[in-house]
Amino acid sequence: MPELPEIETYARHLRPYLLGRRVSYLEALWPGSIAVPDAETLKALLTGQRIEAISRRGKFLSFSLDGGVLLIHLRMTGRFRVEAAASPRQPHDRVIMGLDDGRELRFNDTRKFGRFYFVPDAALVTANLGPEPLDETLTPAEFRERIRKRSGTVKPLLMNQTFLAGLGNIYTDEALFRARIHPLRKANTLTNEEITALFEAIRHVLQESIAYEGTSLDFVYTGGLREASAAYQSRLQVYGRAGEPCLRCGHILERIVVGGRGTHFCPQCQGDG
DNA sequence: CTAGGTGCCTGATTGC
DNA sequence: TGCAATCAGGCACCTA
Repeated sequence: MPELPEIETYARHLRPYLLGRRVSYLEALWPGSIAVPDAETLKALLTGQRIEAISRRGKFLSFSLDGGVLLIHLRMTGRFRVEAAASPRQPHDRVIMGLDDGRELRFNDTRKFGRFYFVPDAALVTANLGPEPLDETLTPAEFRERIRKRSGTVKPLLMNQTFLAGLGNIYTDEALFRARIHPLRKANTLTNEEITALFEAIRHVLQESIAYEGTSLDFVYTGGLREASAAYQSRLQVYGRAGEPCLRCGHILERIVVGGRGTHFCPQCQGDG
């Protein structure tokens, strides 16, 4: 599923196609993908607008336009392609954004969970998000204080976007493994050393995945320029590897359910919950 | 604050 | 073999 590294990869790969382009039309093949405002209003508002900047906040991709900000959340299965307008569309294409160079940005989303938000100010959508894990202004000391105030289970806490923005199921499991912390541990029982290791692990897995252009195997086809490689798939240590040997100690990895999410870990390396 | 449930969706997996 | 029931999961929203 798309998490922080995948969205960051999209931002980097889409900039060469979209910066400076004007939106010539919008088609909402599945109007439910448009959260704010309604699809018809969005068509009228976006048409003719110039894309001035592309950025990321948590798992939101953000397009800065003349008259507002278009924020898109991919949820489970959202993907983007940039293709010639004349090329055939694909099953599950939900929103088509026509560009003034004869191409289209195509949002494809099998499960229809992804959402578009067009607002005057990005904060109207992102105000409740926690800090960016890769932002240098988030210090290890601040992260330690934030986590020590929490009594809940550490894995759901890390996935809570108001606590920290950008982690999903994959990178949470990977970070906990790297930090050797059991996913069922209570946040306020972690030692300073464990919290420091966790903070380092979160940054490491996110930065490494960005360098490898994400994990999802088939999430971006920006036809024309080089496609994103999604090579982090081959770097996963625990996610999706239940039943296979731990790459660190050889113990068989396990899968349990934590906070309703499939959770992969090494019972040897990551001790007791 | 924390935990648990429901709904949104459809392709893959499981069960008989 | 074939089809129905179940599962997966990010997030909003609700209840306790």
